[in-house]
Amino acid sequence: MVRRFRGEGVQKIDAKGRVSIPANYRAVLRDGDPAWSEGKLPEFIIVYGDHRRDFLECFTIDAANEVDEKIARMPRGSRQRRALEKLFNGQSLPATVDDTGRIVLPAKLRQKIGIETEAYFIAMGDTFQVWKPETFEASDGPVEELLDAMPAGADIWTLLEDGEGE
Amino acid sequence: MVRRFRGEGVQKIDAKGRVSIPANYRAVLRDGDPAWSEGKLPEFIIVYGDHRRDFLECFTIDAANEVDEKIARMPRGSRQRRALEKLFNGQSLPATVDDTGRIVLPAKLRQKIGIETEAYFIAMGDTFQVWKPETFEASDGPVEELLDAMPAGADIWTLLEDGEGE
DNA sequence: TTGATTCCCATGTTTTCCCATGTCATTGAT
DNA sequence: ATCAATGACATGGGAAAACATGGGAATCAA
Repeated sequence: MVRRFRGEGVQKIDAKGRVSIPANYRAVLRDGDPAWSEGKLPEFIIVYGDHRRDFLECFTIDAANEVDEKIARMPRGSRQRRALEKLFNGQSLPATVDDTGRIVLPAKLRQKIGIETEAYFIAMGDTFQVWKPETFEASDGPVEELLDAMPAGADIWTLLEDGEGE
Repeated sequence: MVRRFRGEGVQKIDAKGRVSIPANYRAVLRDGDPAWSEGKLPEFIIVYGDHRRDFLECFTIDAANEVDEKIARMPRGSRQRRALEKLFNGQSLPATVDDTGRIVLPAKLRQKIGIETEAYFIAMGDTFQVWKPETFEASDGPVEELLDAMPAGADIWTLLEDGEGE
């Protein structure tokens, strides 16, 4: 059972918004789509979110269902639940991997994250993200901060033992 | 089995009250209508409610049946049950998706939610809502506040784990 | 009759589908 | 070891199908 995305890479986007999915993500997408079978095209979910997000987050169908279930367990009408429903149900789209391994990023999404000719993919466990390459480089995210804060020469794997996070 | 609506978008309303349903909702509406078959037009339920509601909530036939069953299990004559019956059975009406993917929003409903030339659609799991675009933006306050209040760089998914909400 | 509602047709655009080509790494034969 | 055949992969382009939207004729209801 393949389960997690691995790796990163840059792919070109053509005039129609088509992008090749990194080849080794494809098996994960297929396995994560309970409706998939030989001959069918695997589907998955792209969450694009509001103006605060400058990347796309992609979920296998299975992963998306898990999120839906968690949301369903939250108190109906709470702000948290509404925020997540809006994000996850509203600000998301289904997508299909075509027979050549590509997907189409609708113009709306490309504009939103400012992507034009290239897309940067990075695996994040059971999801992967799509960035405009420049944006990704510029985003000095939580990871960098954490690493910078570690004692020089420290081994990053120590994080594994520390467990829960702050 | 297609089941959940996804995505959002603005569609134009013409002088006759016709609006295109977002294309990717249509398969969900079809699948959710047990009476539908090739060549037929899918139906669904629009709940408009009383003056307090400023949007329309749309249910597939299947989803509407589930709600009806839940109501039927409530104590006959209880205030809760009567309130729900009034809303769900009284203040609602059936609608049909025509062969070009549009529905007609009767003048009465358009007036009720103040809609004129554009309709904002947003998916909410197994239902979707229709808003006057301006109204939706204005109503969005609570969610925005919540998001704004989160620590910079925080991941919205942490809400999923936090659970209960206030 | 008159305004509203339904049905049918029309059109410009966007998206999807199908086919094609070039590259690169692997395999196997010489 | 060298070179050609093989096959996966990245990428492009044209044609066909789907979509969003508008308008008129036919039908209904009062």
